[in-house]
Amino acid sequence: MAQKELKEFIDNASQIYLSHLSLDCVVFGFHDGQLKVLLLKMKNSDRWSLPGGFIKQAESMETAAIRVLNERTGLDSIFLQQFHVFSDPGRSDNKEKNAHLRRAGIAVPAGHWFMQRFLSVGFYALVDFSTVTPQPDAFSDDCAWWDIGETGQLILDHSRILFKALEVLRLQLHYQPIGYNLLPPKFTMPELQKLYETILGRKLDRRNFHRKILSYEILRPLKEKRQGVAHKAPQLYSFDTIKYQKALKEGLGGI
Amino acid sequence: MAQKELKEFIDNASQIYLSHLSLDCVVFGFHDGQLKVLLLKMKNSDRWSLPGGFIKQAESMETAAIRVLNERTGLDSIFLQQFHVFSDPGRSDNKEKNAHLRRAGIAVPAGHWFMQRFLSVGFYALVDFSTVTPQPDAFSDDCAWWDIGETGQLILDHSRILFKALEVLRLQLHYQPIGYNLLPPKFTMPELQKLYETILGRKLDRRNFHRKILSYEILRPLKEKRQGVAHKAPQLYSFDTIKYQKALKEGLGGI
DNA sequence: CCAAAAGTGTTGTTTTTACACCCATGA
DNA sequence: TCATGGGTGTAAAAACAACACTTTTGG
Repeated sequence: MAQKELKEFIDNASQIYLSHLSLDCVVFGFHDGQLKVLLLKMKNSDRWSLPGGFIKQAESMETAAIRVLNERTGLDSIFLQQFHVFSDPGRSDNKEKNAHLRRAGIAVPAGHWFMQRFLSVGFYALVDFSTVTPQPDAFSDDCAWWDIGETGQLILDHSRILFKALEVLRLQLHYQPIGYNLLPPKFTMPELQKLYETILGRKLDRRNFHRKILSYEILRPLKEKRQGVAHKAPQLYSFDTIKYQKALKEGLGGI
Repeated sequence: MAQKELKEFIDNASQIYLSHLSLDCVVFGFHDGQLKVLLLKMKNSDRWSLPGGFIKQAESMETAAIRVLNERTGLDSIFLQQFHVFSDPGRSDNKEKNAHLRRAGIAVPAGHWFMQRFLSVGFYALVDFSTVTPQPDAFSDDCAWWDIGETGQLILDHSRILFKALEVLRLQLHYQPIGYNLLPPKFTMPELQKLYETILGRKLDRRNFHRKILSYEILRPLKEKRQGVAHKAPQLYSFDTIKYQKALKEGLGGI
């Protein structure tokens, strides 16, 4: 059985989108002390993919990325950052594409737009897990958060794209503040620390972390503490958005 | 008078190159205490441009960048690093392109490959000024080093591309060693310091810089000193390539 | 012998690291 | 009341910054 939407999309794509170019989004979230990534499961396939799409004829990459992410997952006005162009001639494997079209019962002529070689621009975003409700689009039958490292083999070179995004994220951590988009508006110091530890993949000293983060002066202590938890109630913080933005621009060390 | 080469190139381009995509190279060199950038002056134009070009149908971006830089400037086997995709819909201005074609006496039909909107992938490289002899290609009548900041207005958005490359270079300086490709094989500590000062745009303390760099253990003191200079003969160094490469991968702080 | 640039040393300050201790809370 | 996690202090070590002094060279 053919998928009406996919057929229609493929038939019209060459009129609407640039050729040879696509984009893929690596959306990171954080929950339960785990770094997550948002993935789509395509219909007629048992493999998962990064939410990706194509660029309209007169659209900037950045605009396209925001639009694509919204169309494919329902996420709204997310700040996406480009991080790498993936251009290996073998990356957009026609065998894999053909197999998928066959399962969907769609035939496309050889030399069709969809069968081109594609280069993909990778974008990444950090989002607050708790405020987001992913919705799969018409091409997918699931949209879900996966633990980093438990995604298994993604389609095409998407595993590589994910890995590269993670590498860039780790590097950024050393000279830019992180957390504003990954944590809820109010959070505790141990929660922020857990986030850092998860991204870096190693333990940090609780007390030194506390001092260090405070020295950046990007946090505002709130007048409340987290209630209903076992043990001592931890102080709640929120980010000082003004200073946070400043630190994003100028770096943390004030180098 | 038409330029045979340009006409031929434009006529055949759509058969050979991907559509909508180009690349531009920002090649940095260092000479006389000045950071330089390699520019081309197009024939029939008084404005300068970054060496740029197009991507063949089955070529990776990285391969294309090396090829383009070689074809356009004669530079050989240069390591180029992608740093940003420039995709503003207005960046590839048809007014400017048309004016140039008119001056060259070339007519291209509306809707021609060359009149497409182009996205450009920016690459940058650091090269040893002294070992390089730039040669303009058939489309250009000059290929020369310019002081950063004295380039004037470049074509299209090339000034912006150059600025962005410089921004990335400055950022890199804080966590990666630099100099191997910008200095001759043998150099003195003050020369290396001058390079850092030029890129950073500020003075550094001579003695602290000395100690700091040595602590990275990426330099090998040679048994010779620079001869024939006024005042005390400075010690010559070369990079320890093994350790340099290691530092490139792992970062300097050992973060 | 002197001016100018190169090399080395010292010292006080700041930052980082590795801890020990106290506090609050639910079970 | 006790185990557990949260908050604060402190001292040693390392890194950094600011400087003074010595050495070498060409003129």
